Amino acid sequence: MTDNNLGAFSSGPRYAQLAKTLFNEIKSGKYAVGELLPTEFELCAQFGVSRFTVREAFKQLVQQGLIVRQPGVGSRVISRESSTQYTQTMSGITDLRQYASETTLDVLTSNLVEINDDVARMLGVSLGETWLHIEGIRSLEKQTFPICLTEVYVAPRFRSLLGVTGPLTRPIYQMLEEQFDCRIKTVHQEIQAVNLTAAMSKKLQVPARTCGLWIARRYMDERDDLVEMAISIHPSGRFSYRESFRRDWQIKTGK
Amino acid sequence: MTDNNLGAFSSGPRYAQLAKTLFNEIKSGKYAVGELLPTEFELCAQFGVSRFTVREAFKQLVQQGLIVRQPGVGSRVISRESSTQYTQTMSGITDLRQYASETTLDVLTSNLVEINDDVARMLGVSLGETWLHIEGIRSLEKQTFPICLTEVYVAPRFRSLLGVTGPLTRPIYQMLEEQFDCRIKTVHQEIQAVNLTAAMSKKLQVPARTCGLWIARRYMDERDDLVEMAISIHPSGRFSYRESFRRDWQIKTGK
DNA sequence: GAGTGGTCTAGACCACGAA
DNA sequence: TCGTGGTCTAGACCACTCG
Repeated sequence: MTDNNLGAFSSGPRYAQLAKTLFNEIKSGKYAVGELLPTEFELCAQFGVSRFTVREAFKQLVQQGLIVRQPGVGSRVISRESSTQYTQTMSGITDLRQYASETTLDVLTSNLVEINDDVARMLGVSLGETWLHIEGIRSLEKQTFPICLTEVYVAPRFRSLLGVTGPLTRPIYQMLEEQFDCRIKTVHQEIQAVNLTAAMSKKLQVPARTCGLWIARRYMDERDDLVEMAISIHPSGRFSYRESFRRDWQIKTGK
Repeated sequence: MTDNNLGAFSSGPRYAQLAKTLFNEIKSGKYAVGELLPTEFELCAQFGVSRFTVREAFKQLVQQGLIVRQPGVGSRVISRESSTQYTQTMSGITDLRQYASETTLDVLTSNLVEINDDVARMLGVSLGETWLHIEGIRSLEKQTFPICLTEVYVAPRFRSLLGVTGPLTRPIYQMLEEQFDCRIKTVHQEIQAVNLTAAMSKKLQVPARTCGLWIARRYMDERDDLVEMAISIHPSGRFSYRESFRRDWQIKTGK
């Protein structure tokens, strides 16, 4: 069956045409947010294509953050608009790491703390929980200048984490994954520009009143529970954050 | 053929096991950077799996930036290490846009300029080229405070771009794609913290000596040629940059 | 012309969720 | 128990690259 409802109106692979069709239908509200799309088999029948084609189309919708898929349930619409034009991060990395493969984190303090008001709000957890709190300075191997000040909060269920003393060469989330068989699934990142305090400037060995990048990362597991939060402060000039995005689908609404 | 060389050593889907195997072989240097991996059919035979399984495994390697694939050529190793632990940006968006669907760019100046030394270095192009240069202020619809100062350079072949006057509600790269049938494939982004100059502070209506986020984006087409470069300066406090990453493969080297 | 990856079909079995 | 999406097979045709 080479003829179907898609070929007449578009060009490109059939799964892309199908993805575009579904994209437009979601956008138009034919399938409301929270609803289930037709099943794979239903779409196979509706459009006269194989399951492969339907699944490839669904993959594009998932990548755009329009739907989520659950085995045994179906494909649920979670948004009417694609969250971003570009997906597929190729590299989200500091330019420092591009040239120096290794950095080390010198742990200054590491102890259990009861979460106070400010921190509770920042972490989005209840007051009174006891988290593992780690402070340190990260630097390049063969360089005396520090790259950043780091502050890490580890969730109570993982606070017995071992080995957080001295210079660390592996990220803390990796140690968590190994020791507790927990799997980081998602990372939320926020970046701001901040003025360095006098204390920070001194520790980072930069002149007073310079500014810096404030980068907060929230590491979430499969159930979207916060596992770790890390806050880094990088002095300006000595550091810039680089990343690349690739566009890997081609839904052109116009034209 | 349910038995193959993969099942005995790992768990999970076969394509993930195969991906891990190839991942380790690339890391170990069995396939050097620049070399071609075995073809899909060869791997089908070697591991006793179908082409589907091999292709799914290859997809994971592509996502990690380890290989590139070319029809008619093969799968070439481009790196021995995965460029980042996480791919699949879910959203790379400012928190402002999350709540306000639209921002507008008020164009202040728009004219052709001959590239001088500094700019040439920044753009990575030769001196003397004539680019379209646009300056503007971006702000939210129902808010008087500007979000950022923006400076855009458009490549000579697109400098006849129309409609860059007055308030713009669509991104410039989108206008380029429409008017010139050019397709943006990749975006490289760099973020720094900077001190705002007095002029900037005034235009952004913030106190002097505050700091800001400096965000530069390079838009590249399919041939990796620079199409547009945009530089934005966002005042601190009024703006933070947020994004999320999802991990969608599970190559655990240890264990 | 031979071989590559990209697309596509028509089947199949499985684990899991919901009724 | 039944239907879902996840995995997998064994074919097929195509456009493209390269010798």
